[in-house]
Order: sequence, then structure tokens, then C-alpha cells
Amino acid sequence: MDYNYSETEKKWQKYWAENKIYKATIDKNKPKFYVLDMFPYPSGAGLHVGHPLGYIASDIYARFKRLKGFNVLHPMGYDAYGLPAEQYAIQTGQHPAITTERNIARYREQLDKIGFSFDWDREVRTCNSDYYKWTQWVFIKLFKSWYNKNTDKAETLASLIKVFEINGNIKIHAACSETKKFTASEWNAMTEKQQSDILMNYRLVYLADTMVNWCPVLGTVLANDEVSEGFSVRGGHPVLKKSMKQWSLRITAYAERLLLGLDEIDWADSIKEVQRNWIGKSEGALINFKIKNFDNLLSVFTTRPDTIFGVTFMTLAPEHELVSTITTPDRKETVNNYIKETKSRSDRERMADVKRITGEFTGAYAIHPFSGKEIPVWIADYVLIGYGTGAVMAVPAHDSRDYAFAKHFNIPIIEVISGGDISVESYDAKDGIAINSEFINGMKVKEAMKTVIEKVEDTDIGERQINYRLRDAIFSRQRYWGEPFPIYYKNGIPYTIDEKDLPLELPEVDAYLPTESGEPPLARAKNWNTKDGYPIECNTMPGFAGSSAYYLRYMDPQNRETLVSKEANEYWQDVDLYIGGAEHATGHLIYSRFWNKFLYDLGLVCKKEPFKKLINQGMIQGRSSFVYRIKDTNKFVSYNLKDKYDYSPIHVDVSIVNNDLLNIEEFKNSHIDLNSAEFILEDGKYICGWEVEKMSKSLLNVVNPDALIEKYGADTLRLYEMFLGPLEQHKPWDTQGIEGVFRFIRKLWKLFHDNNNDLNISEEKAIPEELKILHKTIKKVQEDIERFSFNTTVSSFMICVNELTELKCNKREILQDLTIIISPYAPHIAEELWYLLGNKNTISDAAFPLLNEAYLASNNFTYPVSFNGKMRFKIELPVNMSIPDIEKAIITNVDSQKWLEGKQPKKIIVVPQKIINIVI
RNA sequence: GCGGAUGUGGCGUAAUUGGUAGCCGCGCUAGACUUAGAAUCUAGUGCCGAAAGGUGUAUGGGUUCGAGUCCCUUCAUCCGCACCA
Repeated sequence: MDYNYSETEKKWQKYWAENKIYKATIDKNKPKFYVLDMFPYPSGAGLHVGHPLGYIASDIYARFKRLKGFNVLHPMGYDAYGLPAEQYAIQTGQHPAITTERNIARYREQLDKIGFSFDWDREVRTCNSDYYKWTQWVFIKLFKSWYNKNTDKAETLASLIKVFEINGNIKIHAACSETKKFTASEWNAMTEKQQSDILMNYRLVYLADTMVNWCPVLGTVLANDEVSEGFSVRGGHPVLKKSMKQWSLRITAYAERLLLGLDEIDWADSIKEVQRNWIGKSEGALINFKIKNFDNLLSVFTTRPDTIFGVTFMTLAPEHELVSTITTPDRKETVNNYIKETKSRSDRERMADVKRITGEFTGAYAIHPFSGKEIPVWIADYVLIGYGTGAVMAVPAHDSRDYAFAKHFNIPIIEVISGGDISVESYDAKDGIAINSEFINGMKVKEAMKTVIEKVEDTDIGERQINYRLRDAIFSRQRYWGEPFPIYYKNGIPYTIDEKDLPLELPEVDAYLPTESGEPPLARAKNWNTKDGYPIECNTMPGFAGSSAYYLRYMDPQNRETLVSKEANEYWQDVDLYIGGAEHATGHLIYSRFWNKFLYDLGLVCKKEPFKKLINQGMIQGRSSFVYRIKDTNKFVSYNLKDKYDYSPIHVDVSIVNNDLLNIEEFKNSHIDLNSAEFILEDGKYICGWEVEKMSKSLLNVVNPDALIEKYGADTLRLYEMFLGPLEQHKPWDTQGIEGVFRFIRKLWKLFHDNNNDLNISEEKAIPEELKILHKTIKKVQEDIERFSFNTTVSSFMICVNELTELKCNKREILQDLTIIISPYAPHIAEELWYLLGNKNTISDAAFPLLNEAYLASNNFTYPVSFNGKMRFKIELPVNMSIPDIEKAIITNVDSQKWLEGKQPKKIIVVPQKIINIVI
């Protein structure tokens, strides 16, 4: 009999839950620490071993911080709205709430078994009306706000209306959709509908006709981050571009602040880079070109104003509004045909075939603003209507796309920046001297840019401009299982539902499908009207709505008056450590930063950035096993013999493979066709091959944490997940290796117990050697955990226990501190040992032992001695020995003589307490 | 194409600041205990070599007394973005 993990773990989990050991309350005498996991979407498949990786890491960190005297907030909840439950509902008629509830129960059961220190009293579920009330509430705030570029923050719409009434929109500097200028009297004369339409251009959530990503299979529009290469990220269904009236989030107003904020937060460079990319800032100039014979101006955005004298043609997107106006009659037919052709090509086709160069001349000419030369105006699909002005000044000498186009259509190429060879390729680098460029000749690129922009502004033909790739986020979904919009329509004008009437609860419907007229499922709801009979919005909010402020709600989850109280927000402030997957880089992580900045502007939260430190845990990959079927037979050949046959590899369930050995009986029983299978064995065994793949049901390589907990206990699982390797790295799961950690747990137990499994603790004083082992471990563990190196701490625990076992150390003085430092990793066994040592409180209330460097000091140091950088032997010398003495000692040493071979060393390098290197 | 990350034994990995490459664990080999197995324990285990020794951190080069670590080159894998003007 040794350690009974199963009984012990259950006992302490019960104790922790019943005594609410992990309940967090505001305590101003203690510093706060907020550790957050990205809350899961509770899928029907339950957790596999990859899911809890991040939760275990954050739990260890949370428990560690608590031992270090912090007041730790460590909550958990569920991102409960989402497509899978709804798709399931469509198929089965089962209400998604029921499926979701069931999945949550299963998740909770699995999570509980792992022994997390979550404060479950703070649980949130995005689909609960007392939670989504606040999602709707923020929506209303966004609806009633506009972005003032002068103050660089969001303000309430009332302030905007006041300005309109006095000055119209002439002086307003706002983040807004394109709006005609109007005066105060014009404003005051407008109908309510007209005013509403104008205000829509300013609101931070707005209703507008937008080109959206329409996914016919899912029956809904999707945001840009939910689409990848023309397919939906969830489900992989084709996505089309379509113009529809949709709610959008004016996240572009915050582009610059979202970009700047990245410099203040401690996130991995890779993910910051992804966000910078997504925001896609480019600085340059907006320049207006006159068009020959027309009054219209053609404005283009360029990041290379320095190359303006190299413009030899202009290119418009085929959808550009000027195309129909300026195309000459003789070119009309050709141009129209080209437009028609481009329209028929989907985005996906366009992307797939980037190399194809197409375009047509419109017959019109633009006038160069400086040289006055005539420049032909073309249309081509390499220019995107959605970016900049949808038109470019083409400089073939210094832009590779323009170059390819010019070559293809035989348009002149003028070199204006020296440094490249434009007969071969375009010279795109921003490095060189301006030539053939009148007033900027001889200037370097940077100076030339500045000079041109100044001239452009002075002569009133354009202005300095910054562009962003970031688009406003489409915020409505034509689905059932999401937050209803707190919006109703009166005479076609959208109004918000009164805040005091929130939450607007999700209604029941008879089917989770669009109506026959194509309206979203909510249109099926009975009485989906206000009490005055006005129709309520039928779209629902997207997945990221509910996750955008959940970290705030955790601070004050039961508050019925507000999203988060000032007191709670000022105490918990922001998330100190956030752990989750990198797949949310451009979705959740950018939306919630936006959401937070908006709430900050309104004075509702005190921090500009929600997540101070972010760690993206790596993916746990599956280790698939294979058997090899000889073609056209029911015979299977063992791994090392397979090459003698013509075979095909077949996935086999990893649960019937142990250490690459196939359990033949279970394999035969796994399918009727295999009952009569024959095997070609090696040494009487069937050896399976293996490969690292994604962990997935279909590849038969899913490993379930419950089964491992059953067999080895939660502490072992926790330690092993950490032991696998660095948290941020992707790594394959190999169940085999867990045995080593399991042995370690039992070894730890044995330190405290005799051969009869009776507690056996000595009260004797520890010897220096034992103290050195302990304090070496304390030092290593606290250093490693602060740099999130969890795998190395597990090794140092093993080393520590190995060394103490060697010394047969069972002294309380050592073991009690060891129990504390190990408790964040293996909380159950630690709690049990703590209890057995006679402590009455929970180990979570213990203090992390203080490091005493004095125990680590040593009189001697064992120097590795190298000759020309190669280590040859070791020598133990006193640490206080002077360098000349060390040199003397080493030169006269017998071992040195052998390596010197009678030669005189050229040089001896002594790095005290590091190394000795002799150069010969 | 651009940007980012990674590359060390049969496998997962370690080496925090340029200072003993391979810690810890898996696996493997041999042995002990056992009727047998499991479990446990002991020893060994980068590669070549009987040994002495040589060699070795994706590749090739460089800096240095000394490089897995710094610089340059090439290659491979993964991720993100992709006509963004």
C-alpha cells in the first residue's frame, strides 16, 4: 500500500469547495493579483488533455501568488453562445440552452477533477440574461456614443447633437462614415428620420449597408476574423461578398490607440505583430489629381509621395464611382465588359490567381499636379475598392505591381529614385536619391516625402493622411443563439430599449431557422415587439460580444446595478496574467481591447488596457498510432517488418496501444471485420508506428483527462502537463511518459512514510547538505515560475526529491517547506501531507518559504578545466583562492601535464567560480 | 512575396548572463527480488571506438581564450498576412 491518490484528491476537492477556500473578496490590506484563463466554449466533446494545459499553468501561478501573499482573483466561466449548439438544435430540435447546460455540466465535472483553485462563486455564462444584460447595456452605450478626434475619445451623442444644432457638422472632427456637410439650420430643418440617418454615421455601433461576408450554409454574415481564405473559420463553409444592412462596430475609430497600446503590454512579440498587421497602419498622403475635361477630382492615397514624378498612369478599382463618368464613349463597351468580368470573379478566385494581369484603359487622362503632364487612367482589379480611395497613382519604377502592369500593357516606366535597375525589376526600397523629379532632385527618400507632402498641402491639392487596413467589425448575425439587440424600430428609425428594461431576453421560437421570407430566426418569435407594439431587431450579436468584457464582470459578477462597481474595478483593475490560445489574436483579443478602451473613455473602467501580460499556450498535438494492413488482405504486419510488404497504414485507437504495443485482442474486438484479422508479429509482439498529428476524434488519438486522473490522479496529470515542455510551445502528447511523474509523486509520499506506509517524520535538525538541497530548490522554483518556465520547476522538484531520498531525509524542517513549494503544482498530495504534518489550516494559507542564500554558499568550487575550449578534467579549489594561485595550482597539476604535453601555455583564463581555460 | 516562431540523443526536453552540451523524464540494455508477471530497486545509455580518444546542438561561414547561446548564409517545419497603393 502506498499513496491513495484517488481518495485523497476527492477528499480535498470536497474540503476546498465546502469551505470556499478559493473565494476571493476585496481586501485592501493585500496586493491584488488577477489570473485569468480564456473561458471555454463548452463543446459536446468535453475536454481532452490539450484543453487544461493553460488552466493548469494559470492555476499554478495563481496558487503561487497566493502563497506569496497576494489576494488572488482566479475565476472561470463559459462562453456559452455559439454556433455548434445551434447547429445541433437545427438538426435535432433540441433547444440550444439545454445542450449548452448539459455541456457545461460535463465541463464542470471534468474541471473539478483537476483540482483548480477557481472561485466558482464568480462564474459567468454569456448566455445568462443577468450576464448578457450588461452586453446589451454596453451596446446601448456604444449606440449613444461618437468618437471625437479632437479630444481623442468617445463622447456621448448628446454633445454631438448640441454641436449640430449650433454649427452643423462643419467643424466636427469625428470618426464617421462619409457624411455630407450641413449647417445648423439645415440640421434643425431635418426630419427625425433624416437626423437619425446622419447620426448613424457617427455612432460607435451603427446600422449601414455594408459589403459583408455572407455564409449561405450558416445562414449568417461573419466578421473578417471569422473568415479565412474565403471560408468560414467555424465549419469551413464558403463565404461570399454581399451588400447587406448590418450592425457594425466602429472599431476603426480606435485603430491608432489599439496600435499604440501594444507598446504598453507584455505580450509575445508574435501576437503583437499579428495585431499590428491586422490594424495595418500606413502613413502617406492623399493627393487629388485633376481629370482632363472634367471637374471631378481623382483622389489617390500613396505612401510614396516621393515618387510622384514617376507616375505614368493611374489605376482605379473597377467599382470606383468615377469610372462610369470619365470613360470615353469609344472605350465604354470594353470597360463595361471588363467590369462585368471582374464582378463575376469571387474574392477567392481573385486571390488564387494573383499573377494574372488584367485591366482596361478608360480613355480619360489625369493631370499631373506638378508637371501638368497627361496621365492615362486605367481600371484594374489589382486595385481594391475597400482600401484607401480605391485608386492609385501608379509608379511602375518603384512598385512591383505597377511595374508588372506597365510591362504587360507597355506603359512607360520612369525611374525617380536611384539605387535599383528598373530594366530588370521595380525598385521598391525606401532607400536612394530622388532623380528626374524637379524640386526634390537630390533629396533622400525621407526628405523627398516630407517636401512633397508639404508642397501638396501648401498648394491645396491634398493632405497628409494615415490609412488603416482595419475595418469596422460586422456585429450582427442572422442566428438564434446569441444576445438579442436592445433595439426596436419606430417608423423605420432604430431606438434603444430603455436601460431599466434590460435584459431583453432571448425569446422562444418554433424552429431555429430563418423564416420563409429569409428573416433571422428571431422573426419567428411571438410578440417580438415592444409593449407599444414596435418591432424588435431580429438579428443577434456575434460570438465576440459576450467575451469582450467578461474579465470586468468577474470583478463584480453579481452586481445588479452596474457592469462592474467602481470599488471592484479600482481594486482588481486589470488582468495581471491572461493565458489562452493564439487563435484569438485578431478576434477576441482585439475586440476586448477596443471594448475596454471605450469603457475607459466613458470613465467606467480605470485601465487603458485589459490584459497586462498575455501568454499563449502551445497546442498539445496528438500522437497517432498506426497498424499496417497488407493490401487486399486482412493481415496486419508489425512496424519493423512492414517494408517487406505492400501495405497501407491505418489509424488505430491510441487507447488500445501501450508503449507502441498493440493490444491484439482489443483490436480484434474493436470491429467486426477485424475479428478474423491475422498478424505478422516481431518477437511475438505487434509494434505500432506513430506520427504527430492534430489531436482529433477522427484520428483516434484523443486522450481524455478523466481516464488519466482515474489511473494516475490529478496531481500527476497536472505535473505531467507542465513537464511536457515550455508552455508556449506546441508539443505532442505521449501518455507513456506520465509514468515518470507518477513515480515521482509516490517517491515524494515515501519521503514522509516508512515501509508500512506509516507517517515517519523526524524532528531532528537539518544538516547543511539537506538545507542546501531545499534552498537550491526554493530558489530555482521561484525564479522559474516567475518566468513561466513550469517544465523546469517540475524537474527541480524531481531532483530535490531524488537527492533527499538519497540522504533518507525525513526531517520536518525540510519536508514542510518542500510541501509548500510543491503545493501549487500538486495541491492534493501537498494538502494531505500538510495535514499529516499536523497543520490545521489549508496549505493555501501557508507562506512561500523564504530563500536563505547562506545555505547555498560553499567553500569549494569544482572547476571544469578546458584546454583550447575543450573540457578535460575537473578540479576542486577553494572559492577564495586568488587567480594567480589558481593558475599556479592548475599548471602544476598532474592532469594538466598530460594535456600540455610539455608545451608552455600561451594563456590561462580563469573565470572565478565558472571555468578555467588553458590556451596552448 | 512579406512578417513571426522553431530546429539539441530513439522520444519530450535542460543548459537564466557567451563558460562543463545532453539535467529531468520516457524508452532501451543488463542485473536483483519474484513460481511467474506487475511493481520496486541497482547499473548503463548522444554517436564512432575494445580502449585511449575522436566527434557532436539543421547547414556553411564569422567573431571570441571559449558559441546550442552573438553576427552573416543556406535549408526545413509551423503560424499569421497577402494585389493594403
